[in-house]
Amino acid sequence: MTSHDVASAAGVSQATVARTFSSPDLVAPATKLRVEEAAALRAYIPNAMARTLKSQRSRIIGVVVPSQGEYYQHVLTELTRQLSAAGQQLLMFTFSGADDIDGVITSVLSYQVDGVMLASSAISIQQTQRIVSSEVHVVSFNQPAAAGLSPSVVPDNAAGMRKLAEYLVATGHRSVVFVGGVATAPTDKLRHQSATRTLDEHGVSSRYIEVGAHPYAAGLDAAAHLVSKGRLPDAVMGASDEIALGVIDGLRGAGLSVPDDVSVTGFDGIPQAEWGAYDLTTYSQPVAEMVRHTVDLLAQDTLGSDEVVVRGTFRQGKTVSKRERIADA
Amino acid sequence: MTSHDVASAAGVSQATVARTFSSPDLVAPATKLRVEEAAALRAYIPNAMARTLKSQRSRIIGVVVPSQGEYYQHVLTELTRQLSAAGQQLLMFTFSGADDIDGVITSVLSYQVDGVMLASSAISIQQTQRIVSSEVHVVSFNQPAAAGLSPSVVPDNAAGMRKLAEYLVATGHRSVVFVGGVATAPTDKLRHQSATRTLDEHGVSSRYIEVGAHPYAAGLDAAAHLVSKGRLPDAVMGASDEIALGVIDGLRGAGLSVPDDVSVTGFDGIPQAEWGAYDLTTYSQPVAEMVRHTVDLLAQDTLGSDEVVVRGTFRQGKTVSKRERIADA
DNA sequence: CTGAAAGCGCTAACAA
DNA sequence: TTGTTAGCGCTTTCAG
Repeated sequence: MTSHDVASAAGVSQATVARTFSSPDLVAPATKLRVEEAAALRAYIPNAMARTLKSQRSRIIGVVVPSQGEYYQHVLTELTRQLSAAGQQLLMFTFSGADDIDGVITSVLSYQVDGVMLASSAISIQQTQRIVSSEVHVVSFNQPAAAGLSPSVVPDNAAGMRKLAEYLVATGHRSVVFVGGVATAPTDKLRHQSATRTLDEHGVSSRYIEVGAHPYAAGLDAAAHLVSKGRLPDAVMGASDEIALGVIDGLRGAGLSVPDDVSVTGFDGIPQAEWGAYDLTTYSQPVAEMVRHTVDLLAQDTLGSDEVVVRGTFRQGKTVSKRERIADA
Repeated sequence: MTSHDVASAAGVSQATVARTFSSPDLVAPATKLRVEEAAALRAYIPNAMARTLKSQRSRIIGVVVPSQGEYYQHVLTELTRQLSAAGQQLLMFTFSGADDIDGVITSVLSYQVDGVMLASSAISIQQTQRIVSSEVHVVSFNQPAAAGLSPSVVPDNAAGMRKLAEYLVATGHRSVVFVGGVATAPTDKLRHQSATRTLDEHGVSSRYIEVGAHPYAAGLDAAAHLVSKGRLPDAVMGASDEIALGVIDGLRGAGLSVPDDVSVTGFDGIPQAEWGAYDLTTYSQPVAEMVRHTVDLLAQDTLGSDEVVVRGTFRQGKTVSKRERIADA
């Protein structure tokens, strides 16, 4: 069923049919009605591929995300919602560790996407450059843009971690372990540095440990590691909520109490962090707002390389408790 | 950058460039090499939209899922992985409650998808019929096919729920509340019926309650409802894991112990069910296997309307405990 | 093995 | 306001 078929049925030209669907205002009301009837009767739907080929706009946004982790699933839900409200579709590309990212990028580009949301630090500068060179709009999500090649939308990692660290200091914690995801990831690095610096400033000692790529499992492993070594900190800061939840389950599984024996904080504000079993103290990213900025940026004619930093909110849960000291310093 | 540009650079015809990428075997090795070099130099990537228009195959699978719930996120991750291994892409469409599903279907079809995975019971028979009529392959996932219109891939809901109910009976439970999601959904109905029937057969009383559409919140509400009424059952069966997790958090939040005061079971086997804080007793769907069947069905030339029932596995967690009775009957 | 040519279904000048 | 026309970039006969 093509616009030609509908045209002959309605006794108009193919162009008129096309116009009724793409710019209805240019068609006389009576004609429009006749065309719409003929189209409805035949279940005609304009071919988006042909439209793309001619108009050079696909209304498709490509999304490249790691295949693991709760955080991005949360983001994808919101992104699909907002894109579809803006008449755009989401073409999804995931990859894990060893996957061929160059192949993924080739595939994204072959579909003539109107824009790409990049949500992984595993993508190199060269790879980002490939997309930018092909004149496709790119926005980095939840990570600083590679070498100022593209705009990015990020939470205020440093401010958030500082806030959490200060909270731990204020509640009397004196030794902290920071559990990271992948140290080479800029986001992880930023969060870690901010936490460490803040703790340092207040004379609180901190250590860094890192275990594996799957966040929840990494948290579990980190907890097991801490327990086995015997020297427990009085607080653990997770680089993300999912890591923190793993840490909590690991510690509790070993018979320890969170927060009585060890306090735990997260970062992101995923839905699970609010679940009753955890009620995690964390710093919530305003995902809806971040997605809105992303969608807006992608829709712009010309793209700068600004970094949009979106302020999150401190969430006081029940995974941090006051430490009372007999004598301090 | 088009195949024409590459062609003139390599001194061959446009057709030869096209062949080098779509059917390399038909091109002489030497020519192929020259073309590939010219293409690489110019970062040429074949236009998938043009290919689709001509060949009538987009290599895109449309996926229609509800925007809420952990279960489908889990499925989507697996689906993207398997599709991309098969050289196909996933175009995502979500909707929530009041959204215009007909519009969503129109949109899916406009993109000339090679197939559609339908994963929601909110889609009517007429709507499924629309897709089938347009000769696009449809597979219903995790729900019986609408009126035998399409094949479907489902877990053995009845067998799974029977197993769970029998387990509750065997561990001495005498009063059970089943918490449903949306009673009109075929999947929910099947699960509820199977549970109730099994309990009946063993003389165990059961009630049914249903609260809201968001699964976790529904579970919380159900727990609050039960606690406020004062008459607690000795077990709660959730229609899904996410509902069950909400129930657990609700009960525990009210100061009750799961499983000591009330046992809880789920259904699905989502990752969170295994998290240490819950360790839910449930029936796990073999999602990877179900997705594999779906991808296979979608790839078939002709589609029947078979229902593929995939056997899941009982997962013994720590949310059900033995009930000891002083005297029974 | 390679080239010429037609056309997939649509948009966008341009003419009428 | 509507029709005519020329492609968008590719696949696919059909010749050579």
